[in-house]
Amino acid sequence: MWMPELPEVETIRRQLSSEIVGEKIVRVEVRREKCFRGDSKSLQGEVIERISRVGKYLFIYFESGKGLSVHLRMTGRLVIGDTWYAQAPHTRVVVELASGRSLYYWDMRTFGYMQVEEGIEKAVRAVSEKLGPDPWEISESELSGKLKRTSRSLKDAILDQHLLSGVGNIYVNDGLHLAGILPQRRASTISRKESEKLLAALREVMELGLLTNGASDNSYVDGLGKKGAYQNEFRVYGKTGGVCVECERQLEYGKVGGRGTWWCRQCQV
DNA sequence: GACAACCTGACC
DNA sequence: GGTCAGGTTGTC
Repeated sequence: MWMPELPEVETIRRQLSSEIVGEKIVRVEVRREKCFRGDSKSLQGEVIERISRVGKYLFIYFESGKGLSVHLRMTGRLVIGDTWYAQAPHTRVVVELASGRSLYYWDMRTFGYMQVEEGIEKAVRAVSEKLGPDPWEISESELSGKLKRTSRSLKDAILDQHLLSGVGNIYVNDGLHLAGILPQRRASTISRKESEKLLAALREVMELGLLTNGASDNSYVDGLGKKGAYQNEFRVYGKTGGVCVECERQLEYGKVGGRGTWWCRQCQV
């Protein structure tokens, strides 16, 4: 099953999968305690078997049945091989591999983390049960039903990872614009037809995000340390004072659910 | 359901 | 000096 997802995290997953599966961990150096949960010494000798993703979480499976879960939060990076990170000021964890390369966890704001999982399968199941389905796992009738049952704004509801996982502030802004729906609409007022449009739009903008390796207008880089290009495709996100790509009207800016929100009052209803 | 908190840096 | 930042959790 082809399943693109939260484009930045999925991009990293794919790249790291082709780089580090089969690698053996030689040593783990923790430079900032709060970014590493569990016993780093216990990882010595583990062999990486595969990498999966649920929502915005990454899971590194070891052949032993143990593993690592990773959440990048706002500014986390997971980069293989780029030795610039060995000395970089915000490198928080260095996973040294038998090939001589290292996997670096870099995180300026230190909100993200790596966590040792004694049973990786169980950890993945727990997160899967906690989070909602992602835009490729949910049907439009299921999404429609969930939106009907909440009193929050539509944007707020989509960002709720327990309702729908994987969508963040960039893709919700752009997706709502592509769908032609206002972010501040009550989720319960969204018609069946509108939720159908919305789901298609979310998938479309996130597929473009995946195709371009993610958005790097801020601190994100991919698993090889390179920038993505989705920032060149933004429809409305971050375009304060800019104009709508459809009608050229000046875009609106405000806060919805405490987050920066951009929309076109001509094209979105 | 609104809002602060977690941190560090960039920009006005 | 103040505001804002791709996320999530915990508190009123």
